[in-house]
Amino acid sequence: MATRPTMKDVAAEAGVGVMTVSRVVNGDPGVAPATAARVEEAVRKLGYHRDDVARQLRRTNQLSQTIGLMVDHVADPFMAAIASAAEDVARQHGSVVLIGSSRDDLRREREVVAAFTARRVDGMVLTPVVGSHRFLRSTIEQGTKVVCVDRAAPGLDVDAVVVDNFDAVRDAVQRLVANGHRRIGYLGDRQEIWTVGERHRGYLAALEAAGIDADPALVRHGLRSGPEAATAVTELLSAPEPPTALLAGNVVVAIGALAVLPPDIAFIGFDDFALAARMTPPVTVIAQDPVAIGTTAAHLLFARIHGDTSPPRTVVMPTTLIPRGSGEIPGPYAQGS
Amino acid sequence: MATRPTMKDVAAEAGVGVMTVSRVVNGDPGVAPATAARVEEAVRKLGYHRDDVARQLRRTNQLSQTIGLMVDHVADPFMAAIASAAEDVARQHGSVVLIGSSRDDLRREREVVAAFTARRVDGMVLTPVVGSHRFLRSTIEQGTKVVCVDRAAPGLDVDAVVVDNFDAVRDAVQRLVANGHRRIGYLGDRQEIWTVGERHRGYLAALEAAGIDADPALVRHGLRSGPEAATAVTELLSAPEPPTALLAGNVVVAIGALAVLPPDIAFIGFDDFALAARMTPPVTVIAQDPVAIGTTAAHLLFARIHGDTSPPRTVVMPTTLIPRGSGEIPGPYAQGS
DNA sequence: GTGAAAGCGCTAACAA
DNA sequence: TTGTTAGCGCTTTCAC
Repeated sequence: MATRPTMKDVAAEAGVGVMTVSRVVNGDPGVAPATAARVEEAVRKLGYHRDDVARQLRRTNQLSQTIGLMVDHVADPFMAAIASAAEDVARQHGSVVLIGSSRDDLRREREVVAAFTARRVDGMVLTPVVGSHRFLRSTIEQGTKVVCVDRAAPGLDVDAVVVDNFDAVRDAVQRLVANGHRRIGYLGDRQEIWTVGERHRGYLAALEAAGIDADPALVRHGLRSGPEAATAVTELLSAPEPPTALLAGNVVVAIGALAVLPPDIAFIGFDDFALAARMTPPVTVIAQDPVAIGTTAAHLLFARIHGDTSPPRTVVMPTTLIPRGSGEIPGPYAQGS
Repeated sequence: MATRPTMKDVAAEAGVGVMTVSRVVNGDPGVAPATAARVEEAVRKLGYHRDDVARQLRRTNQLSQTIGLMVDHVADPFMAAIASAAEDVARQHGSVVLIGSSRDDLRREREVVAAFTARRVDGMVLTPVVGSHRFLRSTIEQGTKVVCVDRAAPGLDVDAVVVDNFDAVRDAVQRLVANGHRRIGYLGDRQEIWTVGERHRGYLAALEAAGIDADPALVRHGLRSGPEAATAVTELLSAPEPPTALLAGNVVVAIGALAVLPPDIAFIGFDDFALAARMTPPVTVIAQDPVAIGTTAAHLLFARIHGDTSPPRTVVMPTTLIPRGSGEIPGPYAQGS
């Protein structure tokens, strides 16, 4: 196996000094065309590729042109869309993206962040898990920029891009109430996750506004997978006083629930998904725009990297309720006709 | 903004030499506990984080503990699952993952690969786009390991993980024929993509085996999005002699097609998707296992990185036809009953 | 227009 | 057990 050629090798091959090679490789001006051609020929012949690792070491106050992206789970379609959008923006800035998943585990998050920091990323986009983020303090103080996405990180004074989880769920539940439902079930992921807590609060607020007593028997927290959600739905519906409507707090839970949901139960899910419109009945959802969210977060990050020192701000992106049918199934207290 | 402390700063703070700091930071043996404690205290106080960029430069024959993953499009659920699996394996090997999307553009692929190479990744997992991959030659010769996933790269003698696209589609089409269909439509992405070509060949082989003349009017290539697929379906079905069955070559095309497909047309899609079983009728698919594919590719890559020099091999992962109903709708030539 | 010397932050090799 | 020296591949600086 051939060894990796260095600038020295190229310089020797072309019969010039390393500085000339450096200039040619970086497209710097001030090299005679004939010399440049000789260098380029040597580069091709030896298969030389510049070592950005060494380069970054010397250019000490320069950027590494690398950002980190830590999400909950890359395979989650919502997170994958954010990742894709962030990568597109990074590309526009000539940067590459290091990716990592926390799987909602703080220890794992710390490891991923440490790996990013050790590689001297210019900044990172994080979906923070529940817990303390003090370990990020020194990294941020030393100049690494951080933007949170999807979830805020309490106690971390950085930019964040989130949606109006509370309002969106409150409005959706109010819609179910207006359609004649009073026994409305809630299916959610681990309540400690910031978005999940916000959505649950929205659910409770809507019930309270409607003068409905919240029944703990209608609420299921901590659903981590489709099958768990399906089981929860089956249990809720076989109770003595079953719900007539359900709200699913995220897309994993929604898809799991839909696998076993009878068509006469009203249903609204958080997050849109492919073919929601082709289900029977078509599924009403609260849609976020993950591409816009990821793009916004990445733009904020690069603004910071390029010197924006304004106070941190939280951008709240809108959600849209898409009525398709399942959320409009009337309940036992429906008015009229 | 505080400047980033170096080992020298820590050494000064702790009143020791830099080598002692290096030993403590890396957990090397041979440091007196009391000294180590002083160093650790200084590390904490200064918020020191080891610079892996400088580290990698010196440890020249060592690994960068970084791999690259270049897929078609991270937002594609199939690719996202592969990425997630690869990240899990990388994590087990103490490595992080650089991600990039080619968007099926060879120029973009080259840029991504160049960015990976410049950062001295130990290896990369690629979903090669159509075109020549000679530009990878020198990188591979210099020791960067490459594994192809999902698609083979003709002319590149490296490991690959693929599925039996040809057989899977041939068998699926034979199934449609057995169910009484003779006018079977094919909906595919750009035919130059290796998987797409294989699947189309499988389609043609099944027709030929059944003695059915392939009708070009029933074939649509180059479908790049759901809406394009939907339009193609509408056009095919409004032709004078419309197909009675359709085969969709990938999940994007399948989902687009299903948005407009009448329930009496038989349908088989390539790739499984959430809620396929809840459609009306439930959707028959040829399922791949992206997690197994991504895991296998990553394992192959790390085996190479850790010194495996056996001849390159292509691993063919199985697919499974999941009959759910849409593929079992009888055609006009159905036997019996 | 070109090159030689120094040094980025770290670790290998050796010395004490 | 600890420290010193050299050098990884590159760029900065300055001299020619």
